[in-house]
Amino acid sequence: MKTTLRTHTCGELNASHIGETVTLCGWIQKIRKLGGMTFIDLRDRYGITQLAFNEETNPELCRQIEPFGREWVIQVTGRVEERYSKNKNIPTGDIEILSEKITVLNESLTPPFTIEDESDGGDELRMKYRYLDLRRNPVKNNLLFRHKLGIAIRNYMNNIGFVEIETPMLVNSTPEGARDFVVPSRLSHGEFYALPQSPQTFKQLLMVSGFDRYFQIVKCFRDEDLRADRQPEFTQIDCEMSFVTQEDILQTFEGLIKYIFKEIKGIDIEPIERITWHDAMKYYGSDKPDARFGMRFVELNKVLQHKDFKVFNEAELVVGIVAKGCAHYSRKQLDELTNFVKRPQVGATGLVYVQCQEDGHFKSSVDKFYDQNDLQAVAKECGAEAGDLILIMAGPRMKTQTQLCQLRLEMGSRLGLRKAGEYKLLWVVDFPLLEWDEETQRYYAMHHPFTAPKPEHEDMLESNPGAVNANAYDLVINGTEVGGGSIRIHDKELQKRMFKALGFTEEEAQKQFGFLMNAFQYGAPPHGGLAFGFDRMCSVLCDADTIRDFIAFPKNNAARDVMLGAPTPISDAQLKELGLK
RNA sequence: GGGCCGGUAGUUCAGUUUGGUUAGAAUACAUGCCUGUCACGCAUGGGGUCGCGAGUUCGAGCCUCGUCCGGCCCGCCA
Repeated sequence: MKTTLRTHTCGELNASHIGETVTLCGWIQKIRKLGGMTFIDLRDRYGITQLAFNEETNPELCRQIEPFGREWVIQVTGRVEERYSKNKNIPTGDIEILSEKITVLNESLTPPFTIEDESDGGDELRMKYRYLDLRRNPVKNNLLFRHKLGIAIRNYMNNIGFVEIETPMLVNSTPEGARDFVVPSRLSHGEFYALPQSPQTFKQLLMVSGFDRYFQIVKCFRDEDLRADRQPEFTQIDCEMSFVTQEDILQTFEGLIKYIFKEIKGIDIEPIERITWHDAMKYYGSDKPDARFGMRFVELNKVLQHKDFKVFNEAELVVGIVAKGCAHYSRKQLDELTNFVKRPQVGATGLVYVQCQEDGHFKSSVDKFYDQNDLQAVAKECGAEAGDLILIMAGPRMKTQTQLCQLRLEMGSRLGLRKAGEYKLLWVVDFPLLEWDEETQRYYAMHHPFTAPKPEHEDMLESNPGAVNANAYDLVINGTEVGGGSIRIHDKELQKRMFKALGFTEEEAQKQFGFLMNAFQYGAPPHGGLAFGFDRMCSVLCDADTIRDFIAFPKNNAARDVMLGAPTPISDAQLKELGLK
């Protein structure tokens, strides 16, 4: 790291350098004045080195550093000395620089928050001064982690023959999927480009072109509301392969994931378990189950729909989970859980519990309707033992599954079952091809309109579209959807039928996706692929809750860049030029 | 579009339940002392439109209404 201005970095000097004269550059982390003795911690990307100043031996230098403050940028030359009192906590703790010459490269205002691992600054302030925040180790290390992960992925993909190809950022808007970010055209007034939600169609065209193994680490844009794990611009590891079946794709990318865990985390992962979408919904109430813990759903319709309890009898689904060892929960704790599911975010009307007491008795919130034998049957069905707590919800199937899923995750968290550092990976397979939307009274593609139906279900595309499964799959890690993909339609006729099932007229389909269907007339190979969320992959591997920590300059909740102040109005002249005024 | 939480010193927060004298703490900053610190220590000091607006009241950081900003979530995200 030697340059004209420095001989070493602030992280590399140790006892072996004692006696050498060195020049360092960096930021002042901290100044400690002890009267005749002054110490400065000098920081750069690589670490911290202590500079020592002695009033007796070098009074002029001590006078020079008098006005120095935090975050000033200085260049220092001096001799590497062994310390009187060593600091075991840092790699450079055995030595210090007995300074001889100091140059101020730049002064600094006092930063609005402390540049330390545990900063005193809140999120908002740190975002506004993100360039200062990035000086802090935790954030800096996240970006270094991201870099390392990116390099590992590129290496692996290159080694197995994948070619990285860039695709355009100015594309056209399509009605399907997420809202588009649009860019007005100056040369064609009244017309707009869209920023890509993903390079989906381009990678399929690249398959037609014969690049049978393509990938790209690429920015994608979606104009939807944000979350801790959703940013309007985010990065995908976008991949596509030709002459493959679903099995080839799952195997290929299981290899990549295995390599990443080994290379980055030093973990040998088990072969990735597969679960059908149907089973994921049935047992976890979610298409992205956190499988670090069991607490699987047990359907209780048969066991509970024979008494006078209307709520259960009229429900499409009665379903429960077992919280191990929670029979002792107090009234207050049970009320808390009830309130949890009644919150508008969950939206349940109530929660039924059965306590399997140590003495073999059962106590429940529905004792009025069910006797000990009934409750014993429930416990047996659920596999609950003495000391366990059974939590039961009822209602419309999908809604109830989703609600119980949230309760399951809540219980998992309360019981410490969602352990950091433990990774449970799942391939969720056999997604439905289409999803019915009540509001618009039509089917939507669950994945996207280019996803191939399972060949054995193709016949039902017209007769029973809702029952058709797709050759589509998601990779789920600890309850986070980290990636997903599908085998694509490569046949023009099948693609036409798909558009028809989605309610497109032939003209609409031709207008929007004609380029793709035209391309399919020139020898499209069978192909498929997937895309991983790069930001999410970083956060999941680091057990972080938010992807923002892994993005150098992220947007806030309202999709604003608080540092830039973006978005901003533009001038009338610009609007005019774009034909918007 | 909706739900919940927050906004008080440069910063992080307490104070709001029960309205009442001069709004506190820590840290940062400044000054002085200190020759082995590394979360240095000690002393002193400056620093506040209590997000903004309206209302209730003799009196509002505290109560009411509105509004803006931030965070988490639901909807949304093929």
